[in-house]
Amino acid sequence: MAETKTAPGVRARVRAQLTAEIKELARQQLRDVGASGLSLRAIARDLEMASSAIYRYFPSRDALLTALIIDAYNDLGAAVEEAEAGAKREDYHGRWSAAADALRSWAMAHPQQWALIYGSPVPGYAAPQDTIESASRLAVVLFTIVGESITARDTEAPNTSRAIRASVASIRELSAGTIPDTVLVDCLGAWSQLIGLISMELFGHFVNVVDDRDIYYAEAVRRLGELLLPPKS
Amino acid sequence: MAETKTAPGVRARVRAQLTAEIKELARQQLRDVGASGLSLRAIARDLEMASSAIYRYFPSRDALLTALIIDAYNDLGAAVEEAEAGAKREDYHGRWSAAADALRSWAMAHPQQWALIYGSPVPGYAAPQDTIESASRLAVVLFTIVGESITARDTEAPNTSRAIRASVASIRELSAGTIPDTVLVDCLGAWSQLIGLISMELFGHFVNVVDDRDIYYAEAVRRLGELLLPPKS
DNA sequence: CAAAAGCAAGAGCATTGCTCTCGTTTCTTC
DNA sequence: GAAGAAACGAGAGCAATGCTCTTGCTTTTG
Repeated sequence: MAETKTAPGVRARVRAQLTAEIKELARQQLRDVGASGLSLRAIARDLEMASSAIYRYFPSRDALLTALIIDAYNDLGAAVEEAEAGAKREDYHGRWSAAADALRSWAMAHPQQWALIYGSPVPGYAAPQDTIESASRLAVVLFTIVGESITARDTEAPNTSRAIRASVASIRELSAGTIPDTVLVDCLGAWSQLIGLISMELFGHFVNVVDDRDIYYAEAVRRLGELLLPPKS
Repeated sequence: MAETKTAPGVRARVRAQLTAEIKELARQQLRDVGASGLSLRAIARDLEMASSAIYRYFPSRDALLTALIIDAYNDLGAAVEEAEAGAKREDYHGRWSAAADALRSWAMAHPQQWALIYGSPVPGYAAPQDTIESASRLAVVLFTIVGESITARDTEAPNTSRAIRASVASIRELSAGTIPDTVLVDCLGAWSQLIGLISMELFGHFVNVVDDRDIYYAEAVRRLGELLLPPKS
């Protein structure tokens, strides 16, 4: 008898541990030399193991990167979810800026991981299916705020053309159909604008353009909120 | 006598020629294997010259990439400028969508070059000073349209807070001060949204989200135009 | 307890960016 | 026009990378 749950096994545990250590060292390298400089051999050296042993844990460099991408999506998603949950449910503007601010804060704190998920796809293309669930967490938060604010107010949906309606059919499901198409279009725009603003700032496109980026971002977020949400009570 | 202008020199000419060929092959590799897979040695092989000879033309791989980045900025800038110039001067909405459409068209036709300039910075950071002039061409077009539409209409500028005004001081110069701060903030947002929309589409974030991206983009551009420009006559 | 599966190490291969040296060709200056 | 300087191309070489294969060892499984 002795160990009740050898089923999960001591081996599985040390494996999980080592996998985590590898990822942690990889994140550290990401900070220091960026994604393009990430080296499996360097990780192996830090771990004092043979370079070939790494391949027991990640079949390729791209696989490691993919794992880091998923972690980054989840980390970001959790940060935004938590911040948004801290605002009063009926304060839609507060929820909106809490989420948007958390988004930017996370990006500033983890620029390389932001680049990993919102920069150019490193391998070839094709986001693995594993990433999509983690990736959608951010969008779910943003769209949910708008969706709930819509059901809370009583506004009739202005009509949109059949073609536009069809073009956003997929995303309508994600929002459970509570958001009229016209607002949905604005939502997608706002979402893209947030990602765009942060990427532009992080990737250096705002140098000599926007001076105080904290203030500018806050103002941009405020305006998007006014566009998407019912007027403040 | 013979060659009149040995001053520019046969050597300079063949050098320019070879430099162009290297860049062309590099662009081809960009298309095939992406920026991360760009190999100086492969270019040398295609050119049937020693790999070390390439370094007479570009001191490093990053230098080649930088040259490609500048070319991409200029190519994109020229495409947008030309498209915008094709619209009637007083048709601001027409100019706006012409520019925005040209932007996306160029991106779809040159996805890897788009990734080069709007994706994650490949080397470390620090856009070389050389790039900023080429990089600003797009922004100049967009901001000029809005600026001219403002001077054409007679609207008083709503006030903005001192802090917000200061945060966009740099960009105000670029627009020669014709755009009131409140519109300037919207301009920056619209600019970021366009870059964001195209990047999200190109980098795969709209898979299973936006179905007909042509139509959606056109609609987003239309709404941005309505926000920024005076109502259609 | 024995077979099977997981694991670590080492050697090795192909490839890369980049440097150095050495003749050769072109340009410049007298 | 000839001598000196600068630019050039080629080859060898270095350090580093991702990844594979084989060879023993350990944990798990039946």
